[in-house]
Amino acid sequence: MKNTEVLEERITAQGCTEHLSAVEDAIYVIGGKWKLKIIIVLQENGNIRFNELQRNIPGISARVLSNELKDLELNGFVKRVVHAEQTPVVVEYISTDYSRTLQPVIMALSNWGKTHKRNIREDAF
Amino acid sequence: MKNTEVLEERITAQGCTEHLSAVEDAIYVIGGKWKLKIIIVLQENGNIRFNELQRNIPGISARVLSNELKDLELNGFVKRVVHAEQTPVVVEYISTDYSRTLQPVIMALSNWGKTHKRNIREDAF
DNA sequence: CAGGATCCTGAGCGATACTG
DNA sequence: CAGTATCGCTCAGGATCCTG
Repeated sequence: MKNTEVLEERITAQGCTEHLSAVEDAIYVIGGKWKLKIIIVLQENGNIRFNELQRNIPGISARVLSNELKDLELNGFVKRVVHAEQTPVVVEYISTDYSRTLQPVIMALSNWGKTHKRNIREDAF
Repeated sequence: MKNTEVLEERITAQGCTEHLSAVEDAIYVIGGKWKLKIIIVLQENGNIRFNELQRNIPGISARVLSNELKDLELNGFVKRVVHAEQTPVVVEYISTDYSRTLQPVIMALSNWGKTHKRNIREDAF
């Protein structure tokens, strides 16, 4: 118990830092206001087109949606499918298998968000 | 908003909106660059003082830490304890029971972040 | 329809200095 | 030690218009 401060820090930070950096990495990729929402909508609807996607995510602008989709595609969460045989060209977005690895995260957040809202309404702490 | 929009949203978004808004609520409270990190450090160390807390969260400034702590306290995640009997005054922060309800979220994020980093290193998609 | 191009604002954040 | 006060910036995100 009477170890030096240096040792204490190293010990407590060790278990911590791991968690800390892992969560940091996760937030870096799926953080932000829209990423997870887009992924959710993409997962619940199979194929979905740009404008319908936008309609399903209240408040997002075309510009932002476009940028986020590029980002998500780069990171392997979304697949962009172009049907060139039609005119005007039809573009569809689908979620990848990899995006499905996020399901535990989404569920945890969703559950927590739900009970949190309930708590807020009851207590007004 | 137009009537058509409202109706469309209600139909397509039905299953989705629930998840969507719950996740949105969660992100609203614990989103941002620092909140979860602070909560993690607070949970791993029992009582912790301001400067030590800052040292445990690489990169955070005093100003930001101070603001975030106020916010977290308002939302019931952190308890601020002042030991007035000493001079200079000692202030300690501890995580609340309520902050422990976030553990599933933290674990999910941490796990995902860990495997994601591994994937990144292997594939370079 | 599926975005791109521009312009713009503001929240969030960082750095530094200062105080009881 | 435990913050506050200022200042200033970056950049995610908003608004609007445009196009193949």
